[in-house]
Amino acid sequence: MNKGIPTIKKIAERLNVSASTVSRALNNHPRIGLQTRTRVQQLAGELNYQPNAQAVFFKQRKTFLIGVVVPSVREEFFSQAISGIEMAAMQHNYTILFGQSYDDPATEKKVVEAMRKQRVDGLLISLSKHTRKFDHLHAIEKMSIPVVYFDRVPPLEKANKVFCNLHDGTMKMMHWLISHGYRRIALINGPEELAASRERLRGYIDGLAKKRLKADMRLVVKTDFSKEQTIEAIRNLLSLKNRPEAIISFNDYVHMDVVQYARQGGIDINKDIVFASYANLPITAHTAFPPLISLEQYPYGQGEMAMQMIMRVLEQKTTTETKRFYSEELPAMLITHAG
Amino acid sequence: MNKGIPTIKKIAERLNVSASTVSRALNNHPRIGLQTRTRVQQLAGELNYQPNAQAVFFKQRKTFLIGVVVPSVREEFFSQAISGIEMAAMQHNYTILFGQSYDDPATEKKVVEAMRKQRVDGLLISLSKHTRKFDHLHAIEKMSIPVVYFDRVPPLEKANKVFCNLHDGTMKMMHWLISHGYRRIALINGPEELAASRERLRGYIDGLAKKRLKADMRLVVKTDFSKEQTIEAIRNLLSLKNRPEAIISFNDYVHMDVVQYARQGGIDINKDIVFASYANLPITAHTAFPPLISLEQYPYGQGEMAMQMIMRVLEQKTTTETKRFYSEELPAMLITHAG
DNA sequence: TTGTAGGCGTTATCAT
DNA sequence: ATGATAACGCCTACAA
Repeated sequence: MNKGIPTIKKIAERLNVSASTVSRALNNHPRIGLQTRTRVQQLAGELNYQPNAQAVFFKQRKTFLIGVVVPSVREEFFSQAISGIEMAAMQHNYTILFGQSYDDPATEKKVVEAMRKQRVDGLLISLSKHTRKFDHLHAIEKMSIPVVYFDRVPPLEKANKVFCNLHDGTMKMMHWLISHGYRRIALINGPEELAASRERLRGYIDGLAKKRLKADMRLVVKTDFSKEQTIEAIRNLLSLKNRPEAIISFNDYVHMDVVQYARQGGIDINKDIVFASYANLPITAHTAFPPLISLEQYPYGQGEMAMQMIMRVLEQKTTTETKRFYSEELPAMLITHAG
Repeated sequence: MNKGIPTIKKIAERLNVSASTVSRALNNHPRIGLQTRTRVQQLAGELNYQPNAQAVFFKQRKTFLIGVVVPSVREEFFSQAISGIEMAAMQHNYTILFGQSYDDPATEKKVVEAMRKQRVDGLLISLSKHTRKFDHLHAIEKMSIPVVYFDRVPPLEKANKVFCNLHDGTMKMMHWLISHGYRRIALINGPEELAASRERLRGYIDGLAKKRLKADMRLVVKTDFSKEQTIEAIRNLLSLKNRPEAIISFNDYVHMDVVQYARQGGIDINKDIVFASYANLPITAHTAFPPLISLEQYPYGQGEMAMQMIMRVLEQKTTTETKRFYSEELPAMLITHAG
């Protein structure tokens, strides 16, 4: 009992031709009679025939699936990135297999394994904030499934990546702050596992150094993005004898928690202390206390680029077998909402 | 050249047993020697073997894929719903095939066709705001692929649905507003295609009627959720000779645009006019002017339930062939942020 | 306990 | 221009 799902065979039967003829007709193969072609295509249309992707896979070794793994779509950055990915994917007739790591390495591994089982043609991933081991990703690459990392990229040389230049971006941020008279600048950084955290710190220190200022490491604190740790971080900063004049948050979500706490402490946001952040998410336009300056991170663009990059990798694979790796670094753009 | 991807055959070869033996060993079939089983499982582990889901499909007629289509993940409502779906899916070993309609019926159709081609085991969908025709959804059901609608459900009797009781919810909202002394209550409603819009309107009118008040239809305006139309709607309301005392927005995103405009017009939010909304999204806690009251819509819960519902449908299908439809209506819960 | 064979839907190859 | 056949990876009834 086949539930009447139309297949090439069924069409062939009804038309008294062979399955291969139907296949050729549907694929607009040159060697097929015009009349047969039309007859087949018409019936296929009537039956609402859709080729079975699983069966096609056997012949073509292609699923037309791209796996996408992000920490959490609830972050506007990633939901925008996904739109960029999806748009580009559609243009290439790819569909998206979706999974979230919830910033947990074990879940990330589980999700990646599922994608491997589904034999995705490629994988786009933004790493969880605590991913240190990459076995799951090596395993998928060993299956000749290419991986492109975006935004949260690994500290690996041999990897395809799309990311923002956060070192230069942070330097620009520091430049702006210092030249506007702020000296005691604090940084609420993220977990050390993230390259993005290390880049921010480098930019912070280099930014100070460029102006011949020395970093006061009491002004550099950390959060794992949980509200608790973020509040602990800002609490520490505000309780310093010598309070910071400016505070840079790791991203807009950290920033929101930070200013909420600061408000409760009676701080006049962007007056008593100025606040800076990363990502420049649209939602900040509606928030109570947007950061005064923010570094654009092009979520849509990164997603689009990642997808295009993997398409390039997939094409290349058919021709040469010597692997080369792509890397795309987006320029730093500072957004100021200052008067 | 098979790129060394491990298959049952390869394992069988290396172990000098037959493919079926390997299959049985991996599936913990009872009729298999303990020693053979361990040998097979160990080698499979070493090779990091993952069964090919496409091949499994042929035998089991199951892809273990669930299609999920939403208007846009950029709305926090849908990104939360997806997390609920994904969590429940993982528990059942399903993976998510993801697509956005961007609130465009043509795109929705295209995405649904792609899912059909991939032979998803089931489809979860929240309709685009302008979907009137359901051919694409009937087509997928004809393939015995069950569909569960959530939140944005169609006006069809014979359909599986998960949704909120917005009629009662709106009545509760009206009750609260009226009993707090507000009489001239405006409603910024959504497109008529959405059942959710019609339910809101019914609740609005019934809510007034219950207090023996008559609806003034000049207070009921519409938006398609674009910023332009929303601003036009609020502009109209504010320019009425007899300005509303309370304004209900279709959802939190409409609300944000509404209060932004109202602020520019010098309105003191929730003082001069009180604002109400639907969804109660977490992000509103960080916004400049959250609604005074909001109706919870359980995004995570709806997603979870939709997934569980489709699991129930899938199980049922194997036993009886008489279709029955499930419907789950979540109770209305009003959230007040009033003192 | 293990092996053999057939089939799922499609397409490439070879034959007609 | 069309048909027959084999093959892809896995599972299972049947055979040994």
